[in-house]
Amino acid sequence: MDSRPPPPQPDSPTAETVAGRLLAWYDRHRRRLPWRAGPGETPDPYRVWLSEIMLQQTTVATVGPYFERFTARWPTVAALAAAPLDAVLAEWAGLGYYARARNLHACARAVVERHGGAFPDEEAALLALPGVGAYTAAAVAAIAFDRPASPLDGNIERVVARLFAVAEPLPGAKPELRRLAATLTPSARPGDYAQAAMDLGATVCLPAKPKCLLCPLEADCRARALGIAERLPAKAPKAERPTRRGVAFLARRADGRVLLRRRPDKGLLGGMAELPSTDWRTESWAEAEALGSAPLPAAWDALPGLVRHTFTHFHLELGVWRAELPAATDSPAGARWVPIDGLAGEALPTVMRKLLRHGLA
DNA sequence: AAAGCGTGGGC
DNA sequence: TGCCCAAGCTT
Repeated sequence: MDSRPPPPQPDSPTAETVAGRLLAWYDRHRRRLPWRAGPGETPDPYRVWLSEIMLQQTTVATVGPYFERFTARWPTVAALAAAPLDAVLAEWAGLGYYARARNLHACARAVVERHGGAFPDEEAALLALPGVGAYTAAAVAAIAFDRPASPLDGNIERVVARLFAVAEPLPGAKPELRRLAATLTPSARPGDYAQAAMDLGATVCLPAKPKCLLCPLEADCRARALGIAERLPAKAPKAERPTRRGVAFLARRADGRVLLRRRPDKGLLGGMAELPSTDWRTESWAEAEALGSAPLPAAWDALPGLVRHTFTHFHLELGVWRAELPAATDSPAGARWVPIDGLAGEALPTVMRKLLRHGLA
């Protein structure tokens, strides 16, 4: 038993001190982001919601151009609701997690149908919308409507875990972090407070190398006092990623078109365009076996090299087989011939663009 | 309730 | 290079 007195530690942070320091910091360091209202401006709930959906598991830098294109093309939720789903998917292509785009479209239509085109200002009503979970409902309520909601995203999880030195690993610690985060949320300026907490996590309370010397909460932070800030929050170990393999078929017609299909609406890359391919499985494919998955009979030519791509839960290695077909070739059921110079406007996810680049080079 | 679901950048 | 990470949601 160690009888030495424990090192000095800050008292448990209080809502008043933390919120006050964070808001004062935010007033000096507020970032100008395309979806963020300036000081004194009224936020547009549509833009707040759109940005929050895009920012799910996605960096600010990646979202920027997508947000600009979406709001230029669809300036209001009613405009987005009136768009065909495939146009939304094509505009979303490359951003990933495509269920977000399908839910985005469904949500826009729900806001028009259930709420007359105006986003609800209550967390519970927001939570009932497609693609809106606990985080997004709280974030929109706070940021768009200045309601005293307490969003908990990865940034705030990290800030709170360090502030209170919560050692339990995620995701198990989440209920406790949510409880602690709620105790900090002020009744004054809750929207600015939420953005301040997220900005702090994004720019100061960084995962690997927190800039504690720049942090307005350094004096309140128990993990800092204990010298363990860099190691919090703890996380459960991740499952390993298996490798799956397949063969993709690039059918090129003499009139400069290639054959694309639409993927099923649910599951991986749901609703997006694809090159026809074999299944993606652990075992590699013998040539004769892969040929059975070709979309049409042709003189298929195996191109050198492989296209590699990594998804959230598996690595993928695809061979590319190419065939040249006469301009009069009909498209097989469920597929269509798309002009090569029109591919930019298609709902092609990144892995499919890699295949096309490989096969058309 | 654990697993499925994308992508690009940083180290 | 391989792993980690990013303003999570759905089933």
